[in-house]
Amino acid sequence: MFSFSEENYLKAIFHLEKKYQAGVSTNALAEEMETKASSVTDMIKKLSEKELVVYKKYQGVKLSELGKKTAIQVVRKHRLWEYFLVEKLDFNWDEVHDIAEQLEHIKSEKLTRELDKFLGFPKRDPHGDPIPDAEGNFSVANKMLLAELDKDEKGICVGVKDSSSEFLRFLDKNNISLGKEIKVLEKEAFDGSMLIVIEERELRISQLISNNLYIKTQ
Amino acid sequence: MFSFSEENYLKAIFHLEKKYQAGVSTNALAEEMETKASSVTDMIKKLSEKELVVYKKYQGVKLSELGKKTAIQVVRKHRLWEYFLVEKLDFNWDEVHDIAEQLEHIKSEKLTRELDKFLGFPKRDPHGDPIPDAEGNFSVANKMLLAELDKDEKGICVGVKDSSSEFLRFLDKNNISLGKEIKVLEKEAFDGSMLIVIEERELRISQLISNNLYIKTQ
DNA sequence: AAATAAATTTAGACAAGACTAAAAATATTG
DNA sequence: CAATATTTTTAGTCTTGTCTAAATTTATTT
Repeated sequence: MFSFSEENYLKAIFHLEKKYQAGVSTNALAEEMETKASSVTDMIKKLSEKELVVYKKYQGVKLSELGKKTAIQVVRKHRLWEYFLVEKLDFNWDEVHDIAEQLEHIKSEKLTRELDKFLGFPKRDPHGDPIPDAEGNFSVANKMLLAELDKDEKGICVGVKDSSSEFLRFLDKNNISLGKEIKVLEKEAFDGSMLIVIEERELRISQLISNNLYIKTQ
Repeated sequence: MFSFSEENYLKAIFHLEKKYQAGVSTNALAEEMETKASSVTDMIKKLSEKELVVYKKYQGVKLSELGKKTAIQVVRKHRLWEYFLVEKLDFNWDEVHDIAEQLEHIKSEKLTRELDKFLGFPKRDPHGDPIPDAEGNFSVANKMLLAELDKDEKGICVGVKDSSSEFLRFLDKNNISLGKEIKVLEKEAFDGSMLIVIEERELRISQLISNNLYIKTQ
């Protein structure tokens, strides 16, 4: 169907879209793919002709429905193989990425389905990332700490780690509650504090706060 | 290390060497690879520069020690994956070839070793073909019926299927016994009879005979 | 708003692996 | 053993995915 290279670009765009909702820039994609911007432009044109992405010159790129579907299938295979390597072949979770990068391109729907069944339909890979089902649905959220988000990423508040009344009162005072969307505007490397936006209001929070707030992405 | 295409050529030469001990011809390789003779010449030159094969213009090609070692590792991976697909993922033995053609190129020694261990170090794949160990040794012979050999292939007589005294007397009379090398000179499509050579003597045998003689190859 | 800087695209080139058509070498046959 | 047939190689082209260098567009400053 699609080449290894095309699949890798789609996967990279899929991951970068979390950070760049307005469209993934050529340079961001070049950095992610460890290649040159000119190569990215060439490839984007091919993907655009195949209607896998929506692209306007100088405006960045977004996945089409077909592109997203394809990217999710690659992610699904990657994570299933990682699970297989760790659970069945005794690999450590930090050894499996490069091998899964190869295995994710094996073309056989039946193989993916049967592997999924053999593994017992796991919901998360060894790194805790969610594994989409055969239809491409993520049945579990990509739950993580707010502190793990990078600049320009966003998520929905789904829980707290520290449930002390002091912490909850702090959240209440600052109008942070479950279900609200939080976007990271800035992240201070020095002290781990971040500038976030919640309900159109900007707010600076310390790392202690962001380390105790669960958010889900995707 | 080597590209998919290079590995596929090495594997094809490895299989054809059983039939063409004097050197695999460009045309034979072109047919096996389902490509054109000119493409084969191009690739052979590349393999020759990398010292994977020994090649003299117009003289056919043979694997070098390195080429053979590499080819056997590809065969090993192919057969281990076939075993995995049938034994663990409930594939039928006739569905696995195309998928194994992809999986055999995954690069990771550790993966191959761990897969072998996970499968219990199988000695034969679902088609009965022997699986070499990590050092490239075939611990079991490629036992098959003489009738399954093609023109110009050879093997060593290792057993009989029909052990009636009539059959054994026939073998005795024609000086066919365990340990002797048999080479197929001709195969008659019409009645399945074949012209073989054993100890420098030529002999025509019916399909009934060749169907009851086990030989091992490799 | 003009000038500079940064990001992006274009143009032209290259390597891998394949192809077609033509030339050269080897085999076969009368 | 010369003539024909077959096999193999060469020469030139194509596609994919990459690159560098130059040109163009967009963004940022003064």
